[in-house]
Amino acid sequence: MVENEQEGSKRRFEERRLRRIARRQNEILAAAARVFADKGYAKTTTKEIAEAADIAEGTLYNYFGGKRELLLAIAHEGQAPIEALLRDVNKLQGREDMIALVESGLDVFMTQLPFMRTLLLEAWFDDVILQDFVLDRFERIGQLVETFIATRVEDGAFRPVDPALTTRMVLGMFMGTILSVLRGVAPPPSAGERHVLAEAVVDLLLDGIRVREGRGV
Amino acid sequence: MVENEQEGSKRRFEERRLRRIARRQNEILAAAARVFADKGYAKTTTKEIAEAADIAEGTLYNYFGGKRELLLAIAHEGQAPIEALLRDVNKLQGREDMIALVESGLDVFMTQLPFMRTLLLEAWFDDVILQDFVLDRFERIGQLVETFIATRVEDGAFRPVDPALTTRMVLGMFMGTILSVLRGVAPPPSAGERHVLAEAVVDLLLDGIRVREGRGV
Amino acid sequence: MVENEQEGSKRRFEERRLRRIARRQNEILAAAARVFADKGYAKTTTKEIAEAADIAEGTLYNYFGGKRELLLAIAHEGQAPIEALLRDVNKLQGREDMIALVESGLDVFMTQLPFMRTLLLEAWFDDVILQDFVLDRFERIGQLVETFIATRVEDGAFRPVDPALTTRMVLGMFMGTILSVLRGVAPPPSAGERHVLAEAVVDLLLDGIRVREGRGV
Amino acid sequence: MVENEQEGSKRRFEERRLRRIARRQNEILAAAARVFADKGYAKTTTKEIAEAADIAEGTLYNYFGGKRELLLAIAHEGQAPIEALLRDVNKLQGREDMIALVESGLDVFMTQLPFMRTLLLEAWFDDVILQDFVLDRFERIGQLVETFIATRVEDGAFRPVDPALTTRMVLGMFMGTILSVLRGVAPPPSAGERHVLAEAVVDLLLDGIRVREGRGV
DNA sequence: CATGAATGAGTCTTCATTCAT
DNA sequence: GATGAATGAAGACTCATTCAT
Repeated sequence: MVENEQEGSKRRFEERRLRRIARRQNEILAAAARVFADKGYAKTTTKEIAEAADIAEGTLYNYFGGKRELLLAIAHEGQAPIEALLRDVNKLQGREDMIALVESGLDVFMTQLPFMRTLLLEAWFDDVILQDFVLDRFERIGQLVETFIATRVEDGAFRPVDPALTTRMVLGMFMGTILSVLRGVAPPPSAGERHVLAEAVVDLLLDGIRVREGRGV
Repeated sequence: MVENEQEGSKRRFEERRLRRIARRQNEILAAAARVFADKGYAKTTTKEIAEAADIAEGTLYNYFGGKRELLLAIAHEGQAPIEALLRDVNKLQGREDMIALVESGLDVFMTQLPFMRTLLLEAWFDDVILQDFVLDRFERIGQLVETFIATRVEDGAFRPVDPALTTRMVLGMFMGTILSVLRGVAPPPSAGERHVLAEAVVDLLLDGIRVREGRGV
Repeated sequence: MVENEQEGSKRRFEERRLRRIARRQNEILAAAARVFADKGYAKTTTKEIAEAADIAEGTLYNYFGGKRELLLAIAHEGQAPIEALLRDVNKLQGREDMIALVESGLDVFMTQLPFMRTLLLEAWFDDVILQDFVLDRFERIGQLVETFIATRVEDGAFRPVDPALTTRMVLGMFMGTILSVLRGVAPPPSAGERHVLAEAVVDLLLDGIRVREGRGV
Repeated sequence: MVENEQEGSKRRFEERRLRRIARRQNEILAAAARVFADKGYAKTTTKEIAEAADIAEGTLYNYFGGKRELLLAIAHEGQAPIEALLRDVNKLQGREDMIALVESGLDVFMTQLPFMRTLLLEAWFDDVILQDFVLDRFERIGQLVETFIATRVEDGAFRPVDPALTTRMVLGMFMGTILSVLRGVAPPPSAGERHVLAEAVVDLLLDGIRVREGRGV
């Protein structure tokens, strides 16, 4: 009994300890993501990260192997929501599905802003991050969009556009809607605004902006 | 007379000197832009710049005040072609004009690749560069596009889209077409390819990708 | 009575506590000596010592004041066997005594290998350790050997060598036989091998290696 | 002509520059050897080395890749005189040759004291240095001595000792004569004293200290 | 003017020691 | 007493900038 009780106490203690460690790791990660997003990896010092996380510089190294490992952990962290996104893309069929997908994409970016900023930014310099964390995931999104477009082109539902190029332009449109937010010069859009943005992207993609005779509108 | 001749000689000497200085400055600037574009400002050392420009490290400081001043000079340099571009945008009327504008934009980016990479990249971090060298110019382009769209919307030629948002998406589409080139993972498009890209952007903007046979959707 | 019994119980408890502390101290000391002997004092971390002793890092500080105090304690520990050795040197008379002494010396080094390695090694850097723990003891051995030699020289049993210098050479010969073991590039000699080594040292000391057949040279 | 003169001037300048660099490197190396010899590699800071060489810390890195490279350069430097020594050992025949060899060895150690201290000391910890800089060289000396002894044993000139073990003891004797100098607790012996030491080593090796009947003396 | 060696402030990282639990 | 997370001083090394030649 006493043994069991001691064991149980030990286990509870251990669990609490692990939770504390995980919590602290996440705090540090979030702080680092904020600073990286602000100044870029190279210009960020470990001192600044420590200050942002309100810990001593040395404490960083109890939780992460170093500055670069921190970056990789952030890149890793930024992937989970993208993965979640990918699971929904299969059922891409009509305009509503497309809007929903774009809206989900915007949600991901907005809720994970510093992580996404850091991820995309450092992918610009760092080939490892570009390959392992960005291309691997974003290309899967691109692939889905591309397949979707190609299929509809064959159906005759879409004009005979180049699917790969069009995909790049769609992703560009998407980025265009949130670039200033990512850059930090505009406030994040509300949920309602995100829906409007998503509709604008999809409608521009589907119909362009020109009024054509046959339709009148 | 003798005085004059001496004066003339002195002046010619001085002119040659100034030309030599200007030439050398441009060499250094081009070298610096290449290296910055490759590795980013923060990760680039003055040693690397000096090597790329084939001069001694100390010589840099005879032509520029320091590393940051080099960056600002590059940002400044990247503006001239954009200015040239802006002078043509007035006559933006139909599809052909738009294609020509996009194509000119692509030309600028391709011929000034390192400068543009550096400019856009550091604008991402540096508020001074963002404001003075990017927003000031790009927003003028954006403004022109926006005005153009707003006018056509009033004409009834375009659907009643949000001009500002649409402009951001158009710029995004534009960036989407050349992002992988800017990132250095794709080769620059040839002149012919640039024309195709420009057509694709404009057509997507005007008509979207959906086939409409008189019956609307 | 009850008081006494309580007192006795308290005393027994206290004794057990002290024994436990002493035991733990020795465990830690042995662990530290192993690590110091391996990597040297400066390159050894308290974390490594704690791991070698299978305790937490903080626990070290319940038993020792710090890393340096650990080193001094090891140096102190390494002295007891040398002291024991010294008690036997009085009766140094003939070849057999000398062999026994050398053999005892080898035994001490082999059984206390990590302590000896650490002691000698750090004495090389640390003047305090050199003076208090090495010179004080080794010089007493040296003194005994020196006196022995000087006496025999006076007797006419030994050639008129310089006793001090010869002593240093004898100690050098001794070290020469076990240097590679101390360095860790050779396995420790067995008891039998130690006897052979001791004989070799003493015979070399007494007779050299040259064969002399009555005719000198 | 002018070309030639300019060329010549350039070459002379270049030569002077190279000499200046070489001189500075040697100064730094000597300073580093002094500090390493004093405190050991691990306890020495680059700041201390810089101070000992009377330069700024950063200047070190203009001449050497880092702290460890400094150590390796010292180890390398310590080899040339040993190599020189090895060239003389071939002609090892009688007592005089042996004395000369030992004396040369002492000379090497004394003139290169800090280098030798550092070399031997760090070989104690560092397997690379032990192998590449100490064993490689010292073992060649040992080999020569061992072969010499083995040959003489076969001749019947020496007693049937174990050549390898005896060699280790001889090297130990040699070290014993200079250990306190290496350790820095005794002043270096004069040339005359070195000769006496060498004689003592060789005589002890050859004849030991015991007076034997057959000889008288 | 060109050069490149010298500089030292600043960076990342380690580790002995402390202390709350 | 035991633990191990937190600390921050100190170390190796980098690099923008200066300046004597």
